[in-house]
Amino acid sequence: MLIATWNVNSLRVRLPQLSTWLASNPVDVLALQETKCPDEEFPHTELQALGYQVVASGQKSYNGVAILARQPIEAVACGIPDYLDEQKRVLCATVGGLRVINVYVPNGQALDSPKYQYKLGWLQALRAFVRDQAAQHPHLVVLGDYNIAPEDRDVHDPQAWEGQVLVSEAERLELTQLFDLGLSDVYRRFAQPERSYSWWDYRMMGFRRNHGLRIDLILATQQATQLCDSCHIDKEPRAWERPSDHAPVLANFNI
DNA sequence: ATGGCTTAGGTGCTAAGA
Repeated sequence: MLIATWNVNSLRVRLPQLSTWLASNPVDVLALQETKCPDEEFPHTELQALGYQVVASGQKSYNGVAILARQPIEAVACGIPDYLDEQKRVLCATVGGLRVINVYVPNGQALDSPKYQYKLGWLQALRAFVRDQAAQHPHLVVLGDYNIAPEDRDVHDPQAWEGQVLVSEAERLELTQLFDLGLSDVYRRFAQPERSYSWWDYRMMGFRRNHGLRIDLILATQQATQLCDSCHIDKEPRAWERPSDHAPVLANFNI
């Protein structure tokens, strides 16, 4: 089962690119972030025409997550239980025996911003939820836009980014604590090109100069990781006309 | 140099992203 995650930065703007990408990458499951689309305006018909079942949790202007799948989508749940959050950032479903948690982690804006404290608290709540889900579903993946570069090798210029949001110590510690639940970053289980990133700034020719960060991750439980035989970032759509600033990340699980 | 683009909302600009 080939699964992927992609922050599309507005689903309605990116529908043509998504359609083109799915035509040559007919993944079984696709987790989308930043749909920026209320549920009542979600383009169900267009995505069904591409051969996918769809579930979505969205809102106007910001955030929003969705899961597309070729097989039936079961046991759908929105948000983190017992964590009140107006922002639509989490969507769970089971597809073909694989439990999927699609996450759009808060950006945090800056270390002295209240949004950074929200990010850290949100990650703590996510961790408790993932611990619970992993206990119930040995075959679990937690994938999406983490807005955290796990290590310095995931940052084009670690010196320039040192101490900034997306790489700061406290948020990396939160990510480490997710790994400590038994999850692994499946991208790093395989040989990868040097300077691999999943996001590049729209400004200053960030993509052309490969000034990027690897912040879109596929995490898997130990049992799911054992079934994973490949993972890569598809940079191609980042070079298309009117691209998302993120590239899709794909992984195959033999389930 | 904290900018540089891109999106949404709304119609001239601001907020937000990463």
